Amino acid sequence: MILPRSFYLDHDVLDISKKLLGKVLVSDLGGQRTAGMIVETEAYRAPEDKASHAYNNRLTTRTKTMFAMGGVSYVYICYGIHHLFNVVTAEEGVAHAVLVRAVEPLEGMDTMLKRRGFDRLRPELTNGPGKFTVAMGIYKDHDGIALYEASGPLFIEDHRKGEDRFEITSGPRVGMTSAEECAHWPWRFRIKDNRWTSKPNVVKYDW
DNA sequence: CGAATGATCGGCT
DNA sequence: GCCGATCATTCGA
Repeated sequence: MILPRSFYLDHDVLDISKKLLGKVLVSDLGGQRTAGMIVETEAYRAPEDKASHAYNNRLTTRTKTMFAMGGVSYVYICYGIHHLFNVVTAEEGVAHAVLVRAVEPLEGMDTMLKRRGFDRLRPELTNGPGKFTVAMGIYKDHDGIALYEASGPLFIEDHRKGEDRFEITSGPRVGMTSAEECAHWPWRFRIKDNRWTSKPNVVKYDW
């Protein structure tokens, strides 16, 4: 079943980041349907989170979708090349978001392989935020998509039956040199022992 | 294996 | 002009 909009409106973005693990992201573009289970996420909580684009409620053409009511996508370009997919949460005006960092392919593997130029399934197909978006055909035009509408090109489903559980591990977020202490907050979550998550980054300290 | 590098967009100073 | 919520490739041990 598709996740209702109410799922995204909670104010606790850390809790939503954990609850999104195990959910299924579906893209249906030009008759090509692909789906993947979310296995790794990161929470971004403006205004106090320096690592967020919306730190201090910074409002630009890029960040404005993060201020929308929860349940829509926030897709932006990173390093000029990569299109990263986020889920906007909380009520309108609160710029919380969850970055999806890796998915486990479930459906449309042939399409994913073709889009990535791979000849067979292996974790590198989808184990990074800029990798699975290519595999699933997601790019910056998919900013602001309603993820609770099955008629759209992008939506999120819950395939779980309730009692099938998994363990969640948490660690520091990565790739942010200017975010200071915020970068060390354990706001990165993954399904324990899942082979489709990205490699744990080594955090270097200067002293 | 690890380190270095280029790709090149949006937003800041 | 500089830098980043990254990745693929190259080069060297």
